[in-house]
Amino acid sequence: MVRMSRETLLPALAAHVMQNGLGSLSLRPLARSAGTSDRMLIYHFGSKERLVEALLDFLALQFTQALDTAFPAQRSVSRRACAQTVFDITGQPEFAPFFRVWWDIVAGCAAGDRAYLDAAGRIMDRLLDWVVDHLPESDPDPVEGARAVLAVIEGAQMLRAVGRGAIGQAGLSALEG
Amino acid sequence: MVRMSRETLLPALAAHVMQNGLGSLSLRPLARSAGTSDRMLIYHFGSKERLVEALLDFLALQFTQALDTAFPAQRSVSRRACAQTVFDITGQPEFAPFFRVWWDIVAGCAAGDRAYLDAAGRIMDRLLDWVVDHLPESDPDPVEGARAVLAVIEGAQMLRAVGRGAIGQAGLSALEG
DNA sequence: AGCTTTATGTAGCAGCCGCTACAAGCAGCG
DNA sequence: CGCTGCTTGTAGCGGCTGCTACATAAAGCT
Repeated sequence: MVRMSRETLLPALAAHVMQNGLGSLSLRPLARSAGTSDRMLIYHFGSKERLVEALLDFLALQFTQALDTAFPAQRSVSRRACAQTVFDITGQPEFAPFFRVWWDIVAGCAAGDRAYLDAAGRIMDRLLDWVVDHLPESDPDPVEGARAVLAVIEGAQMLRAVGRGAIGQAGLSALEG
Repeated sequence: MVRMSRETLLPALAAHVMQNGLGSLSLRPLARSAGTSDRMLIYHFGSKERLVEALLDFLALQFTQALDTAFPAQRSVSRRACAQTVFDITGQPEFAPFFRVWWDIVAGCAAGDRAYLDAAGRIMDRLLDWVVDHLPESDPDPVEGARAVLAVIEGAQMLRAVGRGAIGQAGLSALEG
């Protein structure tokens, strides 16, 4: 039997969460899909709550890394083009697992969970930075522009999640600049 | 003992869901807060799944009614003003319970639940109609304008849910017209 | 080698879950 | 009255939940 630690476990745990969501997470199926037992998850993480905290940290990190690898490195030609690029790429099927857990995180935030709020806020801040860096250099106010772009991207993604992607697309097309 | 039916039960059930969310809904606490037993909930609704379906229907209806009572009846002076009005009003504390269940619904959509997708889509369509009716009469394209307004509103609301309302506000301010 | 610390398996606890079998009450109706 | 059908209470089933007590194996360390 291979010795395991939080670090070696986390990728497998995160993969399971991306497929099955956070909302209905339970230790035994999670452990099984990572090749361990619930007993060992509690041993390594102390409690389910702290396991989820570690998971949120890991997922936030993984997301920020995915951003820089899956997305084109160069700047967009306009705010609208930037938003459209993010929207199109995150619409591809391989991003569905991430959004599945993302909306669980948002729901956790709305329920008042502090750990979820921290993780979600960090992810949004990181995404905001990414947008700032991908706006045209000619943008008159990249910080404010990135906020506008991020808001409409997120709205479009939520609408897509509930089967109304066309509405979100219209929002993107209405972005000025 | 008062005779109860789905119809007399639903308001109490919906109230409980607005306070406690849909994600962790379980029959016994739900029944207790409605003055019944899990036994009777299953009796009236057949199964938890069908109970949730009825609940989603009821909540969607209740939401559309709340829209017309809580919001000013007259048209806004601009797209931006319309979005800002909705954002401000829905930011008041009494709307928190609705958003709590709303983000649970979105999470259910992302998980692929058909009933959640239907309910969420209906709510968004109704909200879209509402925005169309509250845009200025001078709007050159109310349908497309309403889509743009709705997308940025929803993005702003999500960002507010995760503690980044300032980003969403910037998105609203960037709305043209 | 012996001893300590770390990692793991087995078994189980108390509690909750959706749901159901059974029986009783109760209303209306002949 | 007696019968019938709708509504409700009680009790419980099997299964799942997070978590733990206990024993054991494995890996250092001296």
